[in-house]
Amino acid sequence: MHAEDYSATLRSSSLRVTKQRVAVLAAVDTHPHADTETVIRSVRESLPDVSHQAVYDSLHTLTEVGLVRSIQPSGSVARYERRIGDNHHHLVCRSCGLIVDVDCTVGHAPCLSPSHDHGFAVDQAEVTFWGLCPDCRSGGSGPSDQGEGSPEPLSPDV
Amino acid sequence: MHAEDYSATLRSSSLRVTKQRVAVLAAVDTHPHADTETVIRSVRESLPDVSHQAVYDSLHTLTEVGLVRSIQPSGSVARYERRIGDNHHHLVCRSCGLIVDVDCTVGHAPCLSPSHDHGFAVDQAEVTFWGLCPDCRSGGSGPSDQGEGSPEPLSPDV
DNA sequence: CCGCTTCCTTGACTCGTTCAAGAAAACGGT
DNA sequence: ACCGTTTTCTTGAACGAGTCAAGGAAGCGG
Repeated sequence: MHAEDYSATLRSSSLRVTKQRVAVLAAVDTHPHADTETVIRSVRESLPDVSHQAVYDSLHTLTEVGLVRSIQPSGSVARYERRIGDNHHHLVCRSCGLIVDVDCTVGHAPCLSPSHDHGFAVDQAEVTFWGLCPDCRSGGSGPSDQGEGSPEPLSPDV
Repeated sequence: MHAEDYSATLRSSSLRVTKQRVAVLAAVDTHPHADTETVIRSVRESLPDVSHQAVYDSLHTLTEVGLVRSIQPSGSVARYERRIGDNHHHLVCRSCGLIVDVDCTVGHAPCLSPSHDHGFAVDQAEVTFWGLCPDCRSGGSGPSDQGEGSPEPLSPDV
């Protein structure tokens, strides 16, 4: 996706187009499940002087209009992704924090409506699968903080 | 549940029985989905001088041995509950933060295994339903921070 | 009742995130 | 092309949940 596309995307959500927002959108696009710090680093590769606040503001705004989605598994900081509206879920490694997407093949019924909604108007079901990623399972080399894992192991309270 | 029962529960998990731990266990038992601050307040009703650290330590220990479970919906602080091992899930109000339990009637299949596990050893599926609670739906009186809702509305990034 | 081990108290501290005020940039209209 | 209004960005301070560390206190097996 090119800068013009990001601009168009922003405009189509009635947002002012600023280089900061374009860069943040690009960063989230190219770094799925990145946390804010990663986004900041990525944005600063093209815009060395952006403030962290601009990134926080942009992420919030983009999240508000639905251009990005934020997820926050227990014990993790906020992470952002651009895959939206397809009801996919996440697989999180308890050891290294790696997050991968999983499609919701069961589709509608079970994943989208609780057995009893207690009168709530439910608009979303979020599923998080916890476990150990292949690298951490084999354990040979211990937790292998690769990919988009968090710096420290999560301790998501089994 | 009485103090003796909590003691027995602790002992059966090979934990030393201290009044702090008994009080924390009791607090979580009587305040489902309470956050740490609420637990601290509750514990201090019977033990006015407990340190917050003792509560944090106890909650961690109890979570580790599986006597309590911690949940942390996006935008919320950690919350604790004693219903464990029954694979129930949560319904969270986006407006007031109210959390209620929902049973997982669909049981096994869809909620417990992702369509493709990417090589992960999955041990838990956590489902969070997002929506508006009855009170916040009617909106008549605005967000009604009753029950165990969080002090401030969550903004869990739709 | 003793001694070892674990736990609690105290207090400082980290880190992700937010708040606030003023400067800068976007953009619709002239 | 420029202006003015509105939104957004920069700067820097602040907040709060949670953690770290050292020493004293309590649990519990012998």
